[in-house]
Amino acid sequence: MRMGEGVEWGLHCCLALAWLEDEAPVPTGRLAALFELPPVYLKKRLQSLVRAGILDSVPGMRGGFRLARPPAEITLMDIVAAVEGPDDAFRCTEIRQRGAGAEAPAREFTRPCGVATAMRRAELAWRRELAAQTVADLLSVSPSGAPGRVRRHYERRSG
Amino acid sequence: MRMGEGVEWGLHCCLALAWLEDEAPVPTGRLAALFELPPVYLKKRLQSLVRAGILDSVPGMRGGFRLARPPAEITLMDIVAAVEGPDDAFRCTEIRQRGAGAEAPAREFTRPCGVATAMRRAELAWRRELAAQTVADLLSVSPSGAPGRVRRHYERRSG
DNA sequence: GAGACGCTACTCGGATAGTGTGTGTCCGAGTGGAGCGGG
DNA sequence: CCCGCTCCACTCGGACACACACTATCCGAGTAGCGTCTC
Repeated sequence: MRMGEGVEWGLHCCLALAWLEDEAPVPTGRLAALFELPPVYLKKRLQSLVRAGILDSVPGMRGGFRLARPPAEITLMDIVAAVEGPDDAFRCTEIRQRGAGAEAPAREFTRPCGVATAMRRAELAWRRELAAQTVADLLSVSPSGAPGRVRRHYERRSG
Repeated sequence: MRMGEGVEWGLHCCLALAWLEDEAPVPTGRLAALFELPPVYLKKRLQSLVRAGILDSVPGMRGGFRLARPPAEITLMDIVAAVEGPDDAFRCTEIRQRGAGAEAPAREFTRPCGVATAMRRAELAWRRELAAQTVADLLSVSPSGAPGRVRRHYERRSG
């Protein structure tokens, strides 16, 4: 099981957007320069965040992205779900009903699969932990010098 | 983020092996027939469980697989880690040190990345929940008729 | 008749192809500003 | 000099190739049982 790198990018970009806390939208190129990421592909990932309502996008010149909500109202779960998709990691294909299970009475399968339930329980714990952390929490634990440095780096390139 | 189907197979197979609780090893073909799974590919997955020390494999005729430990000592975490690999789902590539971060003093990076820490926290909750559940727990929540049915199905094919 | 040898059938184990989901890129739609012309 | 129009540069949005990992498979190594040959 592996998580796409777009999750890391999305998290750091949301954090950077919170640091910049600018009214003006931040274009993809500038955001990519902050982390030396491939600009076009980063844009594709940010589009996922827009579709999820986490970012607002402004088209046209002087356009770009900005946070759609205050950092305290953006959970890590929101970002992960937006980038990786809403599907559960563990997918139950009901193999219990195949083979030997085909001979079982149908009422036995009205209850959900015990294996799937156990896996789902663990995944819910993961989701709950992600939902309990917001971008604002990331702000509070970030190094004190980071926001100013990002802002300087950003304004330098904006000329 | 998606989890391979081998995890579901591994879990159900361990459960079936616990149901059969047989001294004689169970060959791949019989195990695959219990769930109508592709036998050869299932065998490849079971090999992962053998490498992890969850199953014992007996080569040669009358060979097969059997649980290496009592069901109560096999956690779901063991099985998931064996099939999916030990790597964390979220991989921190330290993009905080690139771009704007390159200008930061090195001592700022002695502390781990806050984003990675938050993600790791959630993943640890997931792992903890998986480690708290054992195959024995799955046995206790399974339908009462399932073990006997699997055993009958198995012995029927074994002639 | 008993024992030992060899053969065969059947199993795990690792190396080998096909396919689907990311990964990375490109071009089109839309917008704000600057330059130019007219009043 | 001021206003409006036109053109252009720059941005997001969705459609298009490429790569790696998962899926699926085949052949080789090893073992238990059985038949046969010999004593």
